[in-house]
Amino acid sequence: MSTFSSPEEIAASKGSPTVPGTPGPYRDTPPAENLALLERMKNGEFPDGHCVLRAKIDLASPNMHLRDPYLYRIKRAHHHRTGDIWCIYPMYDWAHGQCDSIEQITHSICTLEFIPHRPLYEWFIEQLNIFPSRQYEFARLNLNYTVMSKRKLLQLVNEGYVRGWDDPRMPTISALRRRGYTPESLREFARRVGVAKRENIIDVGLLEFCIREDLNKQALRRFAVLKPIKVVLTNYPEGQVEWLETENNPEDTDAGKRPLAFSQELYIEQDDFMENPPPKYFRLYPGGMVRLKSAYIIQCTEAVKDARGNLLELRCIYVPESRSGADTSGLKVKGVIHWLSVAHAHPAEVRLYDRLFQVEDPAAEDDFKKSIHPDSLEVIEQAWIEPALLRPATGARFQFTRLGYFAVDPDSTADKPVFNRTVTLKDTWAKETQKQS
RNA sequence: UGGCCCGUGGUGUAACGGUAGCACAGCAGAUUUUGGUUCUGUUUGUCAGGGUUCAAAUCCUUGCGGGCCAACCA
Repeated sequence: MSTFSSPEEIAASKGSPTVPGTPGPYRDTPPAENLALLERMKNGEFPDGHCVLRAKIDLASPNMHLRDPYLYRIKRAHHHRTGDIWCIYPMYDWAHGQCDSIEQITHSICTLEFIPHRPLYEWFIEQLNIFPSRQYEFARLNLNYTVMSKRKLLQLVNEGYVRGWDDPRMPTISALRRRGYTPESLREFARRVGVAKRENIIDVGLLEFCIREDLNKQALRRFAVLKPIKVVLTNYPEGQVEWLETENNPEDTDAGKRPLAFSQELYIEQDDFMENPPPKYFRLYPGGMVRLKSAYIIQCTEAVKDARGNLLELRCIYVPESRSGADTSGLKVKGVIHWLSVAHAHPAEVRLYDRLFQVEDPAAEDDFKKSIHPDSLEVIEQAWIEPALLRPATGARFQFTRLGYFAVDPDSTADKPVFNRTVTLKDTWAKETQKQS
């Protein structure tokens, strides 16, 4: 068995972009002899990598892809149709144009890095005299704070940085769906982004805008408290339960209303109370008043703490004549917060996602994995939800009032639903506090 | 220092050679029982020089900047 040129020898004989290549010892092997060799390659008479078939084009071309490119190498890869009978495997450039041509593709669209491949794509089609498919190149859609390369995403999956291809932090379609993105929002996003030949990095803010725009119109509002503080209404009758009403979606009156249980003990969000509030904070603080949405106005009378100073619960009084829809109190409060009756709240798991990378363009880093965001996932094992959120359909999407949009994860069980946060609501207060600090 | 592709506000994308527009973001205000939504106003741009033309983001040219190309990868 003769020994052919090694990969290193072939690479060296191709020259460099500024230096023309030089012919190797087998360049002028007669076609009949090559055909016979190819047949033996195909039949498995040689070990993998023993030799290759190359096209004889132009070793001096300024386009490296035209310097006698490989057509077939020996590679015993299993094929889903033909199984193991062919021991050769075509190169992308050789197969690409023929696949397109067989399918009568007129416009074969790909990304910018294939521009220098186009002359080769066309050369093969001309030589073969087959249906003239044409290749057109456009810039890929890059998003900031993530990577789009399939090879890099594969590493994230294989090396366990994410749970899988549909981990809601991934920029894949399956992940975006699991996260709660609607098909319509993705199409709208693509429409707004447009297509051009210019390298780009699109702000994820645009993607988030598109899903908020869509879900704002559709998603039913529900109350959920992610990180609770207990509120005790000292002047509310112990054991009493009142059924109040709240709208399912203020953007859609057809969505109707639902009942909400109100009682002496409530949960509110930790973020909605501050002992020493900054200027312009209009949620709850000692002595301060807020409206419990669709319920009563309350005033904080005491923050109860343990011996070490940890906040245990809040004592508040409610204003009986301030009930929503029947408010005769004359009070004007700026803050409106969501709440849940402790006795009527159910537990749920909530998964909060942040960007997967800490830099805008991780692919530009020496090692993109070094810029992975360590806290891109926060799991709240016990959040509280209202009864209307029990046993939701997988994939169902809701707005948790004042918190954001959430989608039901397939990990949900009958006992405990699991929600993925798709995106937060726009939060101008968070922006304000950032500016203040 | 060979060849190819691309340069329009912060981002993305428009403009037969004829008023540089749209969206997101930002900023300011109004409304609001979600600091959401909605509404109003507003800041910011043709990479630079030369040429052609009555007229250049657009055509030519030089420079500058960015990207791609030398895998038995796709």
